Amino acid sequence: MQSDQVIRALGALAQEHRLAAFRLLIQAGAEGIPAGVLAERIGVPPSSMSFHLAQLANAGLVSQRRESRSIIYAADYAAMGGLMAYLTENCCGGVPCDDPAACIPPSIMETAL
Amino acid sequence: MQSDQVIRALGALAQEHRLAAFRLLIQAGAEGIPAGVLAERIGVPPSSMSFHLAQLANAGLVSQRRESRSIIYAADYAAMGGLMAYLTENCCGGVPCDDPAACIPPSIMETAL
DNA sequence: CCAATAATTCAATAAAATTCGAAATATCGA
DNA sequence: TCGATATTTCGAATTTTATTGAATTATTGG
Repeated sequence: MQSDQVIRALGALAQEHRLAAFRLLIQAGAEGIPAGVLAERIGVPPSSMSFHLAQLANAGLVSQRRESRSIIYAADYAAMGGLMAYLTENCCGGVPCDDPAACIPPSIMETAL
Repeated sequence: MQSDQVIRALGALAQEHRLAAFRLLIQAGAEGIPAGVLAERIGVPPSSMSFHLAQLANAGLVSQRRESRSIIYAADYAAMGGLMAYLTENCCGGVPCDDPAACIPPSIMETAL
């Protein structure tokens, strides 16, 4: 994952309605949720929801599939994992570490999680 | 960590120069880096760097301390951990899980990390 | 105190993101 | 094919962000 795409992903998540939508999708799993249902649950008009979903899709954070008249969105867990990996990469001075909990000072980590 | 602060943190990181600065600080550790050095390394004028550092500080992602004439910035690992925790929270349908690798479908996780 | 250094704040501008009604597109059921 | 449903695209107004030179604040050494 390159910084360019990371910035788009972070930017996509850095918005109230999109963060809400993404979290609903994370919880919904592979089944996904139709655009209209997301709009209703979040409380924004369909055209606004469509705009936000396009941002998430462009960032690669969600996938979309048509099912009859509905377009169903689902979270892309791989992209999510990639984003997290990028953010913790080099978290202890350039030395790669698989376990952020061990990399980030434990005493500080306790209060964080 | 509440969604409001999460959005500010994500927004703070969703910008080329700020992401670059934060990564330098993550690698620098507790020692930190003076504002002027960051500006020079990233290639932006001091006033621009100051603006961006203020965003990061406002989001709680960095701390600042004065040392003689310099103001030295350092990454806040706790905030970083909190952000990651929020993003993976509920990642498998509302059931809390400490290990995102086990929560996010392993087969998908492989291609991501 | 004064000149030099380090950063920030201010202000004005430029660029990007958000909002949402109205119009357009796609799909289904009868 | 027609009408209803589900979404997206378009367009235009609004709001938020980003950029930087110039002025301001803080600190040090002489």
